Amino acid sequence: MTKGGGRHMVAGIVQEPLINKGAKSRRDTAIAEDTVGTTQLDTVPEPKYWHLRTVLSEALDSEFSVGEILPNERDLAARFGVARATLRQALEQLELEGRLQRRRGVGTTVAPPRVGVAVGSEQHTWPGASGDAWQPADCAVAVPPAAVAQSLEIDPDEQVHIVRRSRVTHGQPVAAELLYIPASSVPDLSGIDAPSGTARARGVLRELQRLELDGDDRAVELGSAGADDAKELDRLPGAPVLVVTTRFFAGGRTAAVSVATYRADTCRLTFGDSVGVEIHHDPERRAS
Amino acid sequence: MTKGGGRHMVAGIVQEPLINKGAKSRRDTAIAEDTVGTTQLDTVPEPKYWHLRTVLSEALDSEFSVGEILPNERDLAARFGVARATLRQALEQLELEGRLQRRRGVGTTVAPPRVGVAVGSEQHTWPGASGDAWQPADCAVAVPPAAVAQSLEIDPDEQVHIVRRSRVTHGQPVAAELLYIPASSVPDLSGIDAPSGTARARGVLRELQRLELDGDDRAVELGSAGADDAKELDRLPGAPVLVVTTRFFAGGRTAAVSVATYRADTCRLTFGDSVGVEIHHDPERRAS
DNA sequence: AAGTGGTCTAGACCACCGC
DNA sequence: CGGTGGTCTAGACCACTTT
Repeated sequence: MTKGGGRHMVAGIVQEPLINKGAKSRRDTAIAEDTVGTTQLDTVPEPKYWHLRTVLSEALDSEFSVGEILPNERDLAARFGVARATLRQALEQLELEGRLQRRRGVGTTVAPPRVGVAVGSEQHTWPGASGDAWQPADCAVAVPPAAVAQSLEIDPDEQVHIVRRSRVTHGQPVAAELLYIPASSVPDLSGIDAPSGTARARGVLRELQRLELDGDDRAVELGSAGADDAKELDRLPGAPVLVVTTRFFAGGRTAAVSVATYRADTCRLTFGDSVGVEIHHDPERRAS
Repeated sequence: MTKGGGRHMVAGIVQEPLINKGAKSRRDTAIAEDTVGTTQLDTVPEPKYWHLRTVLSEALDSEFSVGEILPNERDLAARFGVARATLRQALEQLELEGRLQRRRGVGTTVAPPRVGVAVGSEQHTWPGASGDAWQPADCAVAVPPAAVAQSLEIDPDEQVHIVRRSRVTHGQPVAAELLYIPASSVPDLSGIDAPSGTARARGVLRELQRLELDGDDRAVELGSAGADDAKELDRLPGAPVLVVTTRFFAGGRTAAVSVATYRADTCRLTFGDSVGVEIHHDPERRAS
């Protein structure tokens, strides 16, 4: 059981408090070999890390409260008698599910329930309209990604205005956005003197309001944060994000495209008018 | 450079075709130590796996076509001069982004672009209405998860009808759904004799249509597939899924709740009326 | 039987945080 | 400085699919 490779067939990993938060005591590495007399039917060779995930998840529900800090990974791995890599695989899952939050140099803490962030308020409005949750940060002119250019129905080499905005909820950054606006959508920028920066971003958005919005169009997909987004979202590169792509229509064409990346670990995107209470927690459920 | 732990500071991993699809040749493990004369400013200590992800991503764009099978992990790792675990970390990222598809016992293939699946057709309809994309599979009676019970505003111990449905697009399963319907929403089930199975599922849904639908409410979040969902979606447990929770309102209360899990690797959820062309590919973009 | 991706281990170094 | 999570390695066995 010491070295060797991937064996399956889990032997019930059990302990009374499941996790002894205090110092490592004598028989901490103990693993109960047989929870029942006869060895269980190994019909479902559950991977170790998956079983660990379940055990930890239950421990999280019963023995920990939000914000509490878990024992460190080396201790936890020792307690459960697995390699650190395996323990980490389980923690990774739980972080993906929004149950845990890990910060380098600090530790692993129990995450609060995901915050519901409203996306697409049903009554369609331009970005920058009064009362929207975004804060303009910057503005530049550049060639957009090919996919965006195609969506905007412009030449692949044509430059557009790119407004960068960020969204903050409860003091934490939850999303970063890039807004692509063709020059044709904001024909008169004479009133804006700032060549860049927040002031210009605001100006471009204000100019955009003058168009009559016909409607919009949204898509959500999973992505991973690039180096830039990661920094803005206070995450590491590769962190999972929900990418919301919105197309704004005016005058029979696509007048602007927004690509917003939301922290997948902390956000629950809500559509429609109602607020929506906490829903969905454990992926292990099924009707009889 | 051989053994040892996490060094950062990437030395440009380069090759002409980037990936020699054929047999491993003599100097395949070669790594160009210095792409430029002076060692690059290591301002951004990019992790190896992240750099690898980028290199592979570009190779995927330029040298591979959809459905093509990549060299196996052991070969790839050797070609790039990294441990298999590190190579796998890069592949994992690319799979998360929907660029790759890995199947045990088969190999790693280039994934087709994500399919756009319509969610919430703007004109709100009951599940099971003519023309919806779901196929009823089963029906049972059981106690729902606590979060669902709360959303339905029923007693935590109260049993509800649970209709299981699945959604198939282009011959591939893309989503699994559990529909929770309180008995009060379908008061007259006398016309349905089947105690369970597809027939009963259809009957319950038909009965649901009789209520007048006031509206609905959607939320999207990241989750991981449980063992059951994983099997239905032809994925391994823990696979990332987009969880869409929909609440259906009728008569001033929540008449039904749907929890649908979509394959996050292959799906792009679309909201609104338009179809939406391919958008968003590389997470490495930014305005100047 | 052979080959693939999936799981697991034991040990190491690194980047970051707070003291 | 010490402690934390993040990255990396080399090697092994396992489950699965195909030949």
